Amino acid sequence: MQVLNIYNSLTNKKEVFKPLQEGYVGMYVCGPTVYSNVHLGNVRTFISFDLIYRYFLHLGYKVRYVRNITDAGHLTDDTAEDKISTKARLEKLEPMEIVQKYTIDFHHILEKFNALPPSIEPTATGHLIEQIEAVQTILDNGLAYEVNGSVYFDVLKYNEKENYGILSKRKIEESIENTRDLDGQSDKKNPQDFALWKRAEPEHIQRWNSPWGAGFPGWHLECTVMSTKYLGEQFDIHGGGMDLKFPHHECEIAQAQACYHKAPVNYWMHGNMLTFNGRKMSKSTGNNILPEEIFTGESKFLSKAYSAGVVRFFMMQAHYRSILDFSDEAVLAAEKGYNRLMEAVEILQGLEPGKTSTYEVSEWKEKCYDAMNDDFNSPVLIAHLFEAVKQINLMKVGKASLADADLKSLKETLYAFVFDVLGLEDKAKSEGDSNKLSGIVNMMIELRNEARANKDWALSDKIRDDLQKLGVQLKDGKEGTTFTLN
RNA sequence: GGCGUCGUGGCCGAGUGGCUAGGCAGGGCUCUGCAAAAGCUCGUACAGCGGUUCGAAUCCGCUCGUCGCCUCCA
Repeated sequence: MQVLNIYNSLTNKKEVFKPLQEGYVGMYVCGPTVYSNVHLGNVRTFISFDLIYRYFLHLGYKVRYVRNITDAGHLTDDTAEDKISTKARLEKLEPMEIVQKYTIDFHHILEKFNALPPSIEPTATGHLIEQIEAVQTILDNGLAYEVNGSVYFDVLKYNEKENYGILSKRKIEESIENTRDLDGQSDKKNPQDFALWKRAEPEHIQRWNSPWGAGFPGWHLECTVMSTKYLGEQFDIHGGGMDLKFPHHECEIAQAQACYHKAPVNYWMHGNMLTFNGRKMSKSTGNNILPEEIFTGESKFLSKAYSAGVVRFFMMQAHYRSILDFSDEAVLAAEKGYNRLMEAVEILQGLEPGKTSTYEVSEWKEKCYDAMNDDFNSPVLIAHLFEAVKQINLMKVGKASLADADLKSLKETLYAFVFDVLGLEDKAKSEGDSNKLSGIVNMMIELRNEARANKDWALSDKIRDDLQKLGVQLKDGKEGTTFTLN
């Protein structure tokens, strides 16, 4: 078995993956704040970590995958109301109605993208007691202070003994110099301090009682508390989007160190951003697209609808640590490749073994694993899968063959990577009335063959072209005519 | 302004000190009644300028540009 290498954001290097406990992986990924529909950028991060989760499972690890739901609103600055409250006010709903609505949307969309659910999906509001305890612990350890019912983490004091900036590679002195002017109303001793607990103003709906009065938890705290609760004070992998590296993950490290006096995470992993038509996706500028709009094709940015599988494949064609740009043109190209891959998978099912093998399957298989073992390099894996596609097509036309054992190995490996690891769905499976449809199309193929036998080209071409318009493509081969659905 | 990232052929996107992925699009050929599909085949790219080296797209420096973070964000 080859060695799995993971790029660790903490060291900025690829490192051999060694789990704390042989055979087990503890992985925490920062989930969404459920205050509106998930956008495609969010989805990319979760699909990236779904690939990682799936590969661990494929390798036989027992994985505990924890991904939180942030359902407590967090302030965007010192004065404004939080996102969930804002949304609640706008939609005239209870905050928890907002939370429920968009949690359901989140699950629904991820299911469409064939992302496996995490093992545990804890919510921030479900762990208030633990968060209050953590605040108290940090206070007791002298690394936080209370002001007017709020509790702040004392970053400068923490930095005397620990390294605030260990993950983001920021120097605290520089951040002090470069801090923008705040409104002066802040209770913080220093601008880089962050809230562990915030006093709730009277109009703030989401509020809980605490030793410091009614309030709500700071944003960074929930992840520290929930990851510790379900994975322990030290665990293997913590993931999230690149934009969470600072301050969120930096603060998580500081909080965990302040509570338990040890580094919480062995491997930090950060997925890169998805841009849209060359720019950052942003709800505020309108440069964004909702998954639902992709499935229906109802968007001024798209020429047609795309299936979730195609979009997933498109994302897998880029490495998770690279910025990926989503555009109609790029996805259109991916769709064609996706179809070719899936068609080959189907063809492979009906292939018979030959006497000898003209292709080195074991070598190919090893290359596939090498790719994934190199920091989950799905684009290179896919390149190798297309090598198999080529061989499959050659076998189909009788220009290549595989002996029984090799054919079996090719099937096993290809199915494992396509379905289990990449999580691409079997198209035939998702087509509902496929039996009826194929019966009808096969009847049309017979009629066309009769017309062709009679050299009635006008009729045979009409059948072919009309079917094409309906998205049914006929393929004439040596063994007869087959069809695919576009 | 600070920190970081990246700059690859028409497009998307890997990779890496010498053997130069892959997908899409395009040209040619085979197959075909014509097509499509499939197969074969052709495009020799790594921002610019210096340097290190027998040899760099790959390492170093500078310049230009991109994007991101520095404030809620996957």
